[in-house]
Amino acid sequence: MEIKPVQKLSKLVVVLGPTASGKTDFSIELAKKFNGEIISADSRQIYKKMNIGTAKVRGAWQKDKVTGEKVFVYENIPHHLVDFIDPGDEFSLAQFKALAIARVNEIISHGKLPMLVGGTGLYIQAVVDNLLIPAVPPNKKLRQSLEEKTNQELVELLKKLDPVATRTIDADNKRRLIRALEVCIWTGKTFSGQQNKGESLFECLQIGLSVPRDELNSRIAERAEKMMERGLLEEVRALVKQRYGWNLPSMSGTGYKQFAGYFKKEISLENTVELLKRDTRRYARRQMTWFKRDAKIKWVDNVADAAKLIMEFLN
RNA sequence: GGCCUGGUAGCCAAGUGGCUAAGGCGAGAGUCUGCAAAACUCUUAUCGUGGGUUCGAUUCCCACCCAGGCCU
Repeated sequence: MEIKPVQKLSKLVVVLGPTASGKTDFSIELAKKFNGEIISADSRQIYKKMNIGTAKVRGAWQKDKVTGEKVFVYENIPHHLVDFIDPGDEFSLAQFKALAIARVNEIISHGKLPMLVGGTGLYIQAVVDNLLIPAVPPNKKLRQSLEEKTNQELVELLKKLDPVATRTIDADNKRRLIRALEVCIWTGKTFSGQQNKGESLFECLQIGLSVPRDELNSRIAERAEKMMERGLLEEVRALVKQRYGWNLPSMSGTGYKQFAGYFKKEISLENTVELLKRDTRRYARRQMTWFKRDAKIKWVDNVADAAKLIMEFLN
C-alpha cells in the first residue's frame, strides 16, 4: 500500500456573510490583526466604475513598494480582485477561481495571511472545495441558437444527453439548461458527470458573520439611503451615458438594475429606492440559504470571537 | 338616530351562483460547478358573524357586529 506523503496545505481564512452584514469593517480589523491581505469574493465589486452600488471599499490603486505592482488599497490593507473589470466585459466563475488561487499563493509567498472575503457563495465554494469546473467557455453562437428554443425543447434535449442533470436543473431555468447543454455538446460527455471536486487546495477556516434578520433588514435600509446620499443615482447615470446596457451582468445586479425603470421614466426615484431595499433583502435571504448548506462555516457575531478562531487555526 | 359604501391571507387587492378563490407585498423553505447581487422552484385564505333562499353561496336575501363617509 502506497502511503502518500502528507503535504501541509497552506492556510486560508474565509470571511463570509450576507450583504450588509458588516463584512468589510470586520475583515479589515482582522486583516490588521493578522497581517492579512484581502481577496474579495464578490461578483459585483470586480467592476470598475461601480463603487457606490456595490458597496465597494473606498480604496485606491497604489504601487506596491516591494513588487511594483498596482494594488487596490484601503485602510492600508491590499484588496485583490476588486475594481479590475470593465462593466461591459464578461467575467466568470472559472476566471474567478483561477485568479483567486493565484492571489492566495502570492500572498502566502509574501509571508502574509490570505483572507477570502465576500458574499458570493459559489465563488467561495469554488476555491474552498476546489470545484472542478468543466473547461467549456461560453459559446455565444450555441447559446443564441439554444435561446430560441422553448424550455420544454431544451429539457427534452437534455434528457437525451444527460438525464441526470435533468433532475437537478429546474425545467424553467433556461440559463441553467443552456449551460448544461453547452457542456454536453462541447465535450460529448454529460454535464452532471463533470461536476466534481478536486483535492483541497488549502486548509480553510470559514468564518460566517451572523446578524439577526431584523437587524440585517434595517441595516439594508440604512445602507440604501446612504448609497443615495453618496450619489448612487449619478453613478448609475454615468454608466447609462456610457452605454452600458441593462442586461449586462454588471448592470443586472442589485444596486443598478432597480434604476432601469427610473431611467425609462416608469417609476419614481422613491419607488426605485424601495425596490433596491426589497431586492437587497431578498438577496440576503438567498445568501443565507446558500451558506446554511455548509456545515463547516463557523458563525460568529463579533471580531473577538473571530480572532480567537483564527488564532487557533494558525497554531 | 337615519342613509351610503365597504368588510376576501400578516398587509394591499381582484373576482365568481358550482372545476383545486387572480395578482402584488411581506414571510418561510429550497435549487445552485464558466452570467451567481444572476437565473429558477415551492409554501402561505374555506372570502366579518348568525340565519335564510338554492341541488349548491364567498358571490343573492335578512339580521347583527365592525370600519369609513354623509345626514339630522
